[in-house]
Amino acid sequence: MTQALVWFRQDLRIKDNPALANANQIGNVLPVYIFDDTVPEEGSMGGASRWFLHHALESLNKALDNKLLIFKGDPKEIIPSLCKSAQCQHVFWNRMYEPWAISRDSIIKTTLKSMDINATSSNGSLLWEPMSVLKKDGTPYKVYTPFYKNGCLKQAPPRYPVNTHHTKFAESSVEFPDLARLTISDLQLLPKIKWDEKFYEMWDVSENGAQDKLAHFITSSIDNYDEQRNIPSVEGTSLLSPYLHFGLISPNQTWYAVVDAFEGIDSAKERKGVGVYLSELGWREFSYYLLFHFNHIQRENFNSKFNIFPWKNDTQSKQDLTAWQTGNTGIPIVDAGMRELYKTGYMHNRVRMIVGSFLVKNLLIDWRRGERWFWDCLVDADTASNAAGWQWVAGSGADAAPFFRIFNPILQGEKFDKQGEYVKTYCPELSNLPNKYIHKPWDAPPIILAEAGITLGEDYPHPIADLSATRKRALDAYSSIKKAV
DNA sequence: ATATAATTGGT
DNA sequence: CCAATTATA
Repeated sequence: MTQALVWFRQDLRIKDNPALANANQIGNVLPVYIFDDTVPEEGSMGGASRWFLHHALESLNKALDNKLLIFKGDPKEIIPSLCKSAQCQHVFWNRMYEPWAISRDSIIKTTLKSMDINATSSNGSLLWEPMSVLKKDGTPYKVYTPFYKNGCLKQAPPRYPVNTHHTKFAESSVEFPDLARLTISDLQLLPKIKWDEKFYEMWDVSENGAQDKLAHFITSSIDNYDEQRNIPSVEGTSLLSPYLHFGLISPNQTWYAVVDAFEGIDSAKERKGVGVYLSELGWREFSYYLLFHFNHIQRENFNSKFNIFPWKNDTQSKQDLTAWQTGNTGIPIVDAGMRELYKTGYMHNRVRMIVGSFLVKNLLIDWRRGERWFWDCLVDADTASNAAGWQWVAGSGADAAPFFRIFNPILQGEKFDKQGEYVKTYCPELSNLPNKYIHKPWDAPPIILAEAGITLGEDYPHPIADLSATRKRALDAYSSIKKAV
């Protein structure tokens, strides 16, 4: 019987896995995961991602009847070596779109071809292939709305999820003389310091866990998604991002679960929620699209005018960065967000924009500092979404928020966390402060602070930035690069 | 060519 | 009102 190697990467699922489905049709499947220790620094997984990956692999291995083969090293060597040892004539994988992954995979494809082995890659993680969405003049879109509405929605609908039952596994007696077969624990993905306790409450890292999140979202949140998704104290978003990143669920499963559930529903309200959610999946597509067509956006400004932007990098701003990272800026909504991130490996989307704007605009710290911190702390850390998101906030990106649009964290807090519930969850020392001051404790009269049991500078920090002064400073910095070529 | 819509905002 | 850029009519 023919042996087919399935190389799992960011598609850690059984259902709707095109590579696995293809392999099933060919013969016996040899499922493989390789922890690639040759990825460049910018793609090397951060702590939270590694935590998620550990559990995702455990779940996948279980679903594969404990047949998953684990290795660590250079896939460019391991994949061909595996094919030799196991006499595989076919290799299947689902495509990744990180630039380093694209070049790695094309090298592997060439090697395999030279060995007379069939290598087949499929699209398992995007609704529309980036190369097939272009403007009429043949160049890529740089603005989201026309990209999504004209580029994506007007072409063929996304692939419908495929069935992948009946996997037959290759002989387990195959030996790999040249390779060390590892266990998942051998990869040492779990943190040495116990900062991940809260992660377990929040994330059921399994394919079923992803399906549960999706089902729960469809029954309880999507009809009010339009408004509720902006309220961080409410579970109004899908919470699917880490599952989508590691491929425990595909965007196709998500897209059609949502579309099918609301087929025939007339309620304009619910239909709106669905439309807005689908367009958020569109934003994910747009991020991958930009990374695919403009590889440099991961490390460099999409808009090169920002290359001379006067980011601050002095002693003060190093302290500011630490205060931001640890949630001690003295701006409640910012601190709540940063503490949520560190505790749970996640941060609400609305709050990501607020903390991002504060770092980049009020503190004038290079967006890449924020990008790196998010990369290390987020369980859903994703090269495309992270880079596109930060550049959007910084104003340096495609279809970015213009730099002069500077979020005011007090107003954002008062608008989206009216009762201060979110702030109080992550900054409990502010729990007894009246709503009126919950987003600006420094404005509270001394008596109110005393009654709330807060001494600023002791129980909770003084704000590290004057919002209106730093706003002006940001506008000046921006106009300094505006004139530049 | 030139106008207009669109882009998770603040004063 | 402020203001930058892109896509398309």
